[in-house]
Amino acid sequence: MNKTFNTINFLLLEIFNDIMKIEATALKNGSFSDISITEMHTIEAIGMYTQKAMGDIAKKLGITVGTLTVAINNLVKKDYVARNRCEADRRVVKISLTRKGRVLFRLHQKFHNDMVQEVIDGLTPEEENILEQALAKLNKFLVVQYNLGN
Amino acid sequence: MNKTFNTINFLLLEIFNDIMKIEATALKNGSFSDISITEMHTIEAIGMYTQKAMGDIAKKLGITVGTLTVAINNLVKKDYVARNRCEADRRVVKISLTRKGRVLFRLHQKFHNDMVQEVIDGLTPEEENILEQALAKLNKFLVVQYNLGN
DNA sequence: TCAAATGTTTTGATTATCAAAGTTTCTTAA
DNA sequence: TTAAGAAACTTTGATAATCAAAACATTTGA
Repeated sequence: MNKTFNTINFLLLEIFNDIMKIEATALKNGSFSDISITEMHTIEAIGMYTQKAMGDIAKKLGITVGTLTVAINNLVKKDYVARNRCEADRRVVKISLTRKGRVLFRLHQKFHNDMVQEVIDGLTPEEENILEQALAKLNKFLVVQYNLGN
Repeated sequence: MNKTFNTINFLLLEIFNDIMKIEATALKNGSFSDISITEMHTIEAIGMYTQKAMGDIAKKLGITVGTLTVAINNLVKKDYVARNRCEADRRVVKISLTRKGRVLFRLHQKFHNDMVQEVIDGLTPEEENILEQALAKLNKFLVVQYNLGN
């Protein structure tokens, strides 16, 4: 149980809590104050360019389709998201972002980008690479160990 | 906007979501299935050894004291947490973990430790160091940028 | 002593969530 | 070709987490 171990453990926890708080306040005080952090995650899962089926989004978010239906109802009402029946298979509902939804998506993406940029600034390209490798390993481990695949 | 940048951005997000899911399932399937992830965070904020005032815990968690009161009511009912009036200042309520609460606290701590240990095991000492540096930087950035100090 | 400040609880409303039941559409097997 | 079952989604009813505002209890300071 060495020092690095404890530090990494501690940092992960701190960062976790930080980001949660920041995202929540950023949204509450910004120009999109009608959007909760959960709704932001839904918008993130829908993505900019593709139309996605309800089931796919729910799986990605790790919630039931029923829960998602309610969430999408509200996002449609607030004009962030559009619902369209799929013509090829009419059971399927295709979800996409509206213009307003895409504006919000980009804004939130910028928040993420600024954060990452700040981390990377000051790393040498080599270190940058190593960080990427380390994170990839961490992610892979989590996915394999805990069956999170797709 | 280079490739490494995007990958790191993506990985951070994935890891974030992974850990959320893992914690939720770990609790649901473990021997403490009457505890939600939110309740676990509350127990974490109370901590093993000290008695804490409601206001302090609420601040640490970033929720209102009213919300916390409700949460503590339930945790007391389930015998994870004890409430005690402070004798020195009788407005203050001192919160602490019960024996059962401390068992859960340690169990959850072990879960965290195991996770981090697994991750570190797969890294070279060099990678380990870089990861630590990067996380420290990220944490510092968040705290400074968003006034999260205590 | 009493008004303001502090710490907490209560209340009423909203949002996120699930499980289970229901609807519509597609697929398959007799 | 059609009836049964499967798949994709929505609706419903229940519970948990949250907030803001009001209420309550205690302490502090003028």
